[in-house]
Amino acid sequence: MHPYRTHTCGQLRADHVAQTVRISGWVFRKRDHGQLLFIDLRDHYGITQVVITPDLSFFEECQKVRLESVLIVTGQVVARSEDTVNPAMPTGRVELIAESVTVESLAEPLPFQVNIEDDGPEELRLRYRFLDLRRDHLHKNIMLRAQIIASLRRRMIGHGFTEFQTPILTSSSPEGARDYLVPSRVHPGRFYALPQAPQQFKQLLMVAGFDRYFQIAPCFRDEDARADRSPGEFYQLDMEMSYVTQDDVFLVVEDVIHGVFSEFSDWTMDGAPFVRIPYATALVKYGTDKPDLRIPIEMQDVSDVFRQSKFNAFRGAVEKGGVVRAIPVKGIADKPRSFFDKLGEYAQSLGSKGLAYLVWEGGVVKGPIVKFLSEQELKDLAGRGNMVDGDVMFFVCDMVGAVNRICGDLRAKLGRDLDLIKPNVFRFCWIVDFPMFEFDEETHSVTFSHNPFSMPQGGMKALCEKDPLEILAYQYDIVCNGVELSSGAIRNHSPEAMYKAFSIAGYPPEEVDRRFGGMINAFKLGAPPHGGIAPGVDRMVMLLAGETNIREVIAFPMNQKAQDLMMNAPNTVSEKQLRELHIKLNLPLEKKPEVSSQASV
RNA sequence: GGGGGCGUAGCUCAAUUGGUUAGAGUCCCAGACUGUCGAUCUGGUUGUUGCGGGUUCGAGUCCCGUCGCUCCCGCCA
Repeated sequence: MHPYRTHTCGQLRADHVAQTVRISGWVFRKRDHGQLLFIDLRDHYGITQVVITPDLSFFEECQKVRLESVLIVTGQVVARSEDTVNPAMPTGRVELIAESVTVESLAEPLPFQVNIEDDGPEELRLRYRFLDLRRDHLHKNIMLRAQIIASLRRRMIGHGFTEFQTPILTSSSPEGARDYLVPSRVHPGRFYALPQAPQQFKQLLMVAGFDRYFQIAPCFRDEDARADRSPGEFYQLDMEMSYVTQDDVFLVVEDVIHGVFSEFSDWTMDGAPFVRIPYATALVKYGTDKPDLRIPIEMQDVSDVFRQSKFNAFRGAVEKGGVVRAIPVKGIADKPRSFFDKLGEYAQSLGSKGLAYLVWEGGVVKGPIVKFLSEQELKDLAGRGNMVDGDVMFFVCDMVGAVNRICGDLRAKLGRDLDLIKPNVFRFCWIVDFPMFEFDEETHSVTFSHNPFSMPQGGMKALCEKDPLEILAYQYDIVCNGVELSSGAIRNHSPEAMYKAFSIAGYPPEEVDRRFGGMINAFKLGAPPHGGIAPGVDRMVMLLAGETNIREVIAFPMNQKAQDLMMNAPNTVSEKQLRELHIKLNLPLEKKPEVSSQASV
């Protein structure tokens, strides 16, 4: 007999009755009746009830063993009597009558209970991550993640993609987020950078002629965390294709994403093709480039209506270049005054000067600003939002950037607070036609608004002839339920257009050569048109697992301050290690309360 | 770097307007119990109320500072 197990804890059924078997696992629960002891033994596969009777030599030892200790149990499988069957357990028709038990590993008292699925303090859960991972909920999330990744691989290979590995120790790229740096021992004063994405490598693989690349790629960015953004590292389904248009990329991604979402969820979801929303339209309608389409509110620009109106606050702002955005909401005219007041306060907390609104009720229009508006203006507004009795239209007025931010937030809040978010639905969309450049108010210069390697729509001609701020890029995002799953682009594979695009953003050719020499040289030796995208794996798993926090789908996440509390990373290193790397520390002065209290005494 | 929230037993939480010895469940420890499956019952241990200062006759509660966690903004080509 195998020293540890002949079966798993999830395996035994009525078929196994009368067999002598061996199982190993953790003590999940104990029910001690004095003259009879039940132990629920748990492993990765399930739970089996072990029965231990007092005539056995190990009975007392088993009574005392703490939860989460590891036991090896040998015994006979017996059918439970009808009245003791547990229909809630897959193994609930049988139980194992122990003949011998080995306590393989004794558990000390636990910092938190494994058999109760509450959220503990994150700090504790992260410090004892292996215990947290034993709990059913997290254990299942990590298994789901593995299955999703396997499915993604299968689907990509099915589409003719080849999986590659690209370097982890590479060079710092000057654009984008802060890099994680790794000092070189052999080259004093030089550093590797961990890749923020394998962007240049995947493009070089296209130049190398591999046609279709993919990778479940680790990406490293030294940026601060969010609920949907793990600090330090995350994974992308990175892909790139040669000789493709934007639509070709969409076709593959729609098939893979829709396929994997419908494989792992029974929620209803948009089928392919996903709706395509120009970036500029998304900002007006939803106030954001990652709209949650589950919320049935579409905003409108109504600046023109207020430009001539007697409502001076708005008219003046519009004359100074501001805009007025209308947020029409159906059927909430009966909300109490306090609802409108609170929402106004919320709008102010977002930086809005106020929150004007009109209420259509009993055949008339009411609200604090109605007296400033003519009948025709009210009619126009009603027409814009298809307002009928019971509807309300909110208005925000400011410069366009602030309006987008405030309205986007208000729309999401209205969706949440009014329970407008359709449940059990995945709504996908493409955001397309991102601007190639934007104007940086701080430096008063034109910069890349997204990816400098993207192909401008209109190519070289557009770069030469158009106002840079008018040029759109073949740059796209895929968004699901308000979560940005990924960005991608058709790349700029023409050296001339590349130099031109960089010169518009203020980079002379020498600098382009210095920074992106590897790639631009490759483009001078025969480069195929190519493009790709990189959906975030963690975020897909998060959506499919129904989690709102990305740490719930990562086995060993760092905390918000990019620390691994279990492995104690980052940590100091020895003098010897620093010497070998030619590194001298120049640390910031530490706050030392002892010193300051001494000083004050 | 900035803003919000939270911080009470190992864990989950309570504690009236600032009022007496800070409670309950769970875990843990001891005992009882032969059919439970979140076993049950009896008893017990567990506290610098994150830390420091202040106001007050009196602070878990109010104020200031600080630390930690978290959510958000900045940041994320």
